Amino acid sequence: MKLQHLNEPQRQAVMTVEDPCLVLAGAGSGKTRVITQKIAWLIRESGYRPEKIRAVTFTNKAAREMKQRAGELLGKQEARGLRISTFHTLGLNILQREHAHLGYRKGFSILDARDAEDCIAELQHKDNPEAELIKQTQWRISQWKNDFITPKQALADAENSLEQHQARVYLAYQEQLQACNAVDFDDLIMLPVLLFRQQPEVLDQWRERIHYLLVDEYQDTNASQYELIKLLCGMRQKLTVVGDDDQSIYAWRGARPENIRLLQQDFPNLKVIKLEQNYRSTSRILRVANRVIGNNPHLFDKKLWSAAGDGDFVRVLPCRNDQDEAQQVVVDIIGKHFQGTPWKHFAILYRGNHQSRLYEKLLREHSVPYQITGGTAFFERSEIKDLTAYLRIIANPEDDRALLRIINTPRREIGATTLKTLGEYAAWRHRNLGLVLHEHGLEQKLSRKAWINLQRFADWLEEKRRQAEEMDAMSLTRLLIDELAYEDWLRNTSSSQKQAESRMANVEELVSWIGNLQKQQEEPTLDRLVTQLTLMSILENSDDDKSSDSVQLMTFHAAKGLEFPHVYLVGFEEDSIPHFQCQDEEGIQEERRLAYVGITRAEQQLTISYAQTRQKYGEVIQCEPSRFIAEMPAEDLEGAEHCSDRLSPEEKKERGMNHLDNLKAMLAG
DNA sequence: ACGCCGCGTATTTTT
DNA sequence: TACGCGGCGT
Repeated sequence: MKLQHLNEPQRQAVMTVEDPCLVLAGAGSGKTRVITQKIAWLIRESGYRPEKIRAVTFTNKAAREMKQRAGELLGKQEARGLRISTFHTLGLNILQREHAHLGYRKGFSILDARDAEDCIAELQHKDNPEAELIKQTQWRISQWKNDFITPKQALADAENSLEQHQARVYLAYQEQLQACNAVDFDDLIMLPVLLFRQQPEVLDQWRERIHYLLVDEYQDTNASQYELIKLLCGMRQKLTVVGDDDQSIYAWRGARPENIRLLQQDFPNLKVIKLEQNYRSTSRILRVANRVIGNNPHLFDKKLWSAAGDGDFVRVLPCRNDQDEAQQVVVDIIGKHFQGTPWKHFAILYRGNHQSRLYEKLLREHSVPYQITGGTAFFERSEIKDLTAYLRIIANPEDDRALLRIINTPRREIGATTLKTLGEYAAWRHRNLGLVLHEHGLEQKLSRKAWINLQRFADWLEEKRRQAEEMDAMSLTRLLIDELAYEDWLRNTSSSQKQAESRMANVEELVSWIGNLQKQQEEPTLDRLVTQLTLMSILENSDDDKSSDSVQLMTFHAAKGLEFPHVYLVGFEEDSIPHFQCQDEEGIQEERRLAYVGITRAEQQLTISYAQTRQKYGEVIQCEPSRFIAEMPAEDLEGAEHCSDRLSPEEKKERGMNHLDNLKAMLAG
């Protein structure tokens, strides 16, 4: 097989098959190309059957892209059976096969982060109604799960009353999940690991299924994900991981970039290959990026370089205030667009989602098409949660949380008193809510009216379960929407016509999503579709945005892995980046990596803007330019004079900084 | 059961 | 400023 279009280190990375391999892939160094070529190499040259190769990514989007590119390289025939998925989907696959070993029943549900939060809130409410604590407890439980600490251990190890309390909630939470035949996101990784540790013969079966493992964005793995990797590899050590410690920006979420170091310990034969040639950006942009990230400590020395020329200066735009900043950026984009640059070549990146507002407003006012990624996630919307809860309760009759969510949505006149009685009765019977709906003992405890309403609901639910056997998930969803008169209900509960329309559009999108999913799935049973759906965020659904020509708006985090010819990093101020709540040494380092990720998104031109004053919570505050600007090499910057001493408009003019003002005038005139 | 008011809070968020 | 939530009033 010819390894076309690969440089020497890339070639090495592809051909290193016998030993475990760590590829340190700098930004824009062609890591996806390496992974896909390596898969092709494994199949064509090393004799691996495609179904024995597993590639793992963090996002569905990355998995899709990799699948697509591997498919192009190999052709349909050769790629047949190749498995590329997210970590969580891998965990789900394992659980779906092995759930019985762990005490779960077929059709188990997955709680998303919000469900889990609600669940914890309820459990905690009993003895501690402090709202602040909920997120903290959820975070703690997640940490425990990542470190494989059982509730009992956590309780035993608790060092203070807070931890004791949290451990008690953890215990109750796990019991609740078990009882509902449900798992959370962390369980999808933790449970397979626990199972593999307890039952080596099951692990052996999985090692037989996966002969070669590739992991993308390795710097983002947490402790339990790494453990899963190690277990699956076993002695065979057929492993390639690709990552970049400089792009580790999820430590706050539990990612452990030090897993890169551990890899060297755990795999003494590890071959480390560095990809340092960047094919994305101009040399100037890379010099700026290198200088900034150079202020962080490093495990491995790595220096990105580019064969592209210097290119344009990196521009620094000081602005009087946030309005002015948005104005300058938008005007600049419009000006460039009319010189022939398509809208989609521009990206506006910021630290926090709220910073998009001004830009949205201005872009709308100027009729510039834009697309915004992020904000309230699709799957968190109430209409989506309602419908998926219906699907969940149909697929998994034990899913108490789903039942509670929809039993009176839309209104069925099943009120709080009825539910309380139902809950007490079910608890007394040690059975799930959904399984006692018809019981005679319950009838005794309810009023005639409540009982009738409840029976009507229970009968309807059973009818849907029967129908679910005979029809596909998409038709079932349509049937539900129809029978529930869900659109009417949305209309009645929405505050405005506009909101109602957008919610209905979301419902439509969900339906088409389910349609797509069942086409892709090998075994499109309802329960499999529902769990898969929970692992998706529909934000990434927008494959259609590639075709649409619009300015892209997103956070630095969301931009990881993407590239644009013209990038604007806006709000580049102290307390924004680095964020005011990340002031310790480690925090600053992660913020610096975040800045690095932002900088390295740019192909041709990078513009960094900051405001000197900004409206925050209704009041005007003073801002300082980010310390990261001062870290950049002055000779590659244009307009950086402003960092130390602020210039008056006259001085600005003197130094030829008024091109934006000219543009503005031009557009106004 | 619903709606309104006032208070408190304000990152990033792959699954 | 804005939004979401809890409490309270109808």
